[in-house]
Amino acid sequence: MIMKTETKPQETCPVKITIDLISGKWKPNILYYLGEDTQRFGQLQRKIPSISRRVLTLQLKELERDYLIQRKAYLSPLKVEYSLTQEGRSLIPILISMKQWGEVYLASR
Amino acid sequence: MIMKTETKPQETCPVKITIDLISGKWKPNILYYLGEDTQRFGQLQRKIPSISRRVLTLQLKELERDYLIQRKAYLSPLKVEYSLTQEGRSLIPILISMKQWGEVYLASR
DNA sequence: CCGCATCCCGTCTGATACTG
DNA sequence: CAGTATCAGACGGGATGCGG
Repeated sequence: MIMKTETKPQETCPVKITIDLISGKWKPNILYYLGEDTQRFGQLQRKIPSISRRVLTLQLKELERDYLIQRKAYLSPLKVEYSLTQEGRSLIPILISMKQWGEVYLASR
Repeated sequence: MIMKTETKPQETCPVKITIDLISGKWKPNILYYLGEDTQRFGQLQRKIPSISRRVLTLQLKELERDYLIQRKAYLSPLKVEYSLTQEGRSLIPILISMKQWGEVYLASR
């Protein structure tokens, strides 16, 4: 079948790795907005109103730890900006496929 | 940016929907093997040794509930077979992209 | 052969309040 | 403005045992 290349999924299944990196509750949204443009912490907060500061912080930290986004802090004016890294950007086509698949899926139910 | 079509991610973000459907701990593996061929319960168990019967059952039920796989029970011989549905099959290209992305990601660390 | 029931535990997330 | 601290609840998943 199509999916057969040669490696079997294992403890370090690449598919699982990819999923885990983006499957935080709000990570798709965050990546989406960062895909549009660099965003400040507060901007993300306003664009995703139901997320709490605490969780937004956590998700951003994880994304940063995983090299998908970059954090830049400024002192005056006091602000922090987040943007996608190369790796993060390379993920976007996959997010788009998932978005399209999800729309079809939703439409058929 | 690329990801921009017109819909914003919301409570029912299509990306999130898609991720949720496949982000069970063993779902990628299960889908992978079902992508190769129809599999019996016991076959899946042997191919994914570290999964318990309980969890395998749960994951299969969820995948079935979500229309990604089909369950067929036979009485003699006593067995149950699982296979991908149309919807499940349509997900495979995405899984492949994620697999490839994950491999590149792993290689670069 | 296949699956359900029960118990248990770690992780993730939310609410709320406090800080450089 | 952009976090941190603490507490509490929900949930996913592991271990084990019973059952059709």
